[in-house]
Amino acid sequence: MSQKFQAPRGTNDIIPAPFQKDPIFEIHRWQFVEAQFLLNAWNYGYQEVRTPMFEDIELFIRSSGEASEVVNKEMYDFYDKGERHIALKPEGTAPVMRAFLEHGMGNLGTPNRLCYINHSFRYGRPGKGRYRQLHQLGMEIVGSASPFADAEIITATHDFFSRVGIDSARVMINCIGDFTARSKFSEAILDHISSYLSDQDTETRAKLERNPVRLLDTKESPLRAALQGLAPITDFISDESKANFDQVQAELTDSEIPFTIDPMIVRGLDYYNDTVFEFIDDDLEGLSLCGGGRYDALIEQIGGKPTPAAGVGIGLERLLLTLEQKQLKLEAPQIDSFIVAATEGARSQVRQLAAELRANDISCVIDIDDRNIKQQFKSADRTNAIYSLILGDDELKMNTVTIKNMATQEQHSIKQTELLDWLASSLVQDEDDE
RNA sequence: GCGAGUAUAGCUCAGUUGGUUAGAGCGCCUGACUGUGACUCAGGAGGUCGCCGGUUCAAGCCCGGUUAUUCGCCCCA
Repeated sequence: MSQKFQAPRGTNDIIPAPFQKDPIFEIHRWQFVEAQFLLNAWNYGYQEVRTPMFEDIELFIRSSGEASEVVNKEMYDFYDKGERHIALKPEGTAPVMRAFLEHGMGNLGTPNRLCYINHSFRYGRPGKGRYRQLHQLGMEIVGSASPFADAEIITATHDFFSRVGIDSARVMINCIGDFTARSKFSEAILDHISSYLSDQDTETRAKLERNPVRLLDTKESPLRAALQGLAPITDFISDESKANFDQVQAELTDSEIPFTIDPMIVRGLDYYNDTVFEFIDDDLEGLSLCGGGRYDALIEQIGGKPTPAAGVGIGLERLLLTLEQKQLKLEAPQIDSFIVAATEGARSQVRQLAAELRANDISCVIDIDDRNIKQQFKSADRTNAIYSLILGDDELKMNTVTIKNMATQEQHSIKQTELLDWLASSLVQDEDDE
């Protein structure tokens, strides 16, 4: 392979199925999942927002927290020609909240329900389910402190997953309380693992001490062992947080969403408080499908008045990876027809018929390279057309068109005037069969 | 950012202890078939062996570097 250029490290081309060897990056899968996401979000009243691909880096430092790994070392940043310090967005929530403030969205009544589909960028080492350019589907509910908001986000996420065929994802929830609770908890953690810490070099120790809560979901077994017997964070949270958490659970139970309380769930971004959650699936080993929770302090941190909010970010690549692991069939859509010019004299009628079909939303492809009939059928096959429509001298004489079902090879002729009706009803039938 | 593996035709991969013109299957093109694709048969095209350098009479194979990719760690979507 002497090709000079390739997609940058950790990025992927999302292209039609026949060309893509990794099914996860077949375009029709993305189109399907995104369409289902928007439909589902719409059912809950969430409106799409599209924010720029880059922002002032300060937005992310303020919102995600300087200590967070994402800001600390995974930001894709640069200075533009105007000396502005820019970051490609590492996550979707902060930009949406920035837009929320910039356009005064809270001033026409709350809560606001917003959703997005976007690129995110993280300068990490790429691997399975980890990319430098990744895609997230997100929903945010802004302006409500109600535990019903938390439950709604989780329920909507659950509905979306079952819509695309994932019923096995487990909902893991936790309550991490407010800032005060977390700092008390942090002290308790450091205290609990003090003997483990004293065995570490200064660099590691500094890293651990910077954000002890993050240690909880570590996979390092000595550290895991050291954490054994630690009192759960729920011992440190306020009565109010506790009551809210109970309410969230009650609502999920009412909505028949099975969930598990996992006291080890923390989140990578510092802006969360109280309810946090993840969806995990056994087919996606070690990686979470999505993560979210409540972030009451975020909007204030980026310069707005205190506004409670909750949301979710879903990893699109991971979702598709899960679908692939489950071997869920997701066929590429087929072109309705390919019109074959059986004789040279039929070429102009073929173009006319094509125009007529397209005007009626029946997709069709025709030969534009003077290929012979054999090659045209080959093209029809490659186009993945459902029907070949054949026009030649015989058909023109009789005002008919010959229809060939490419899958069954069945072939018959009908009057040209009946073609549209015939196609309309046959194509609908095909859709129903799926 | 750290550790390990991989890189040969469009795709999936063979390639012996270094030895002359680097192979297979699938795909692609042409014909058998002058109004029929996916099946069958016959023929054909396609590779500076990821890139750069080194060792050697000789490198796809050995050594160093580099880039990409996979897996694990860190972290997260």
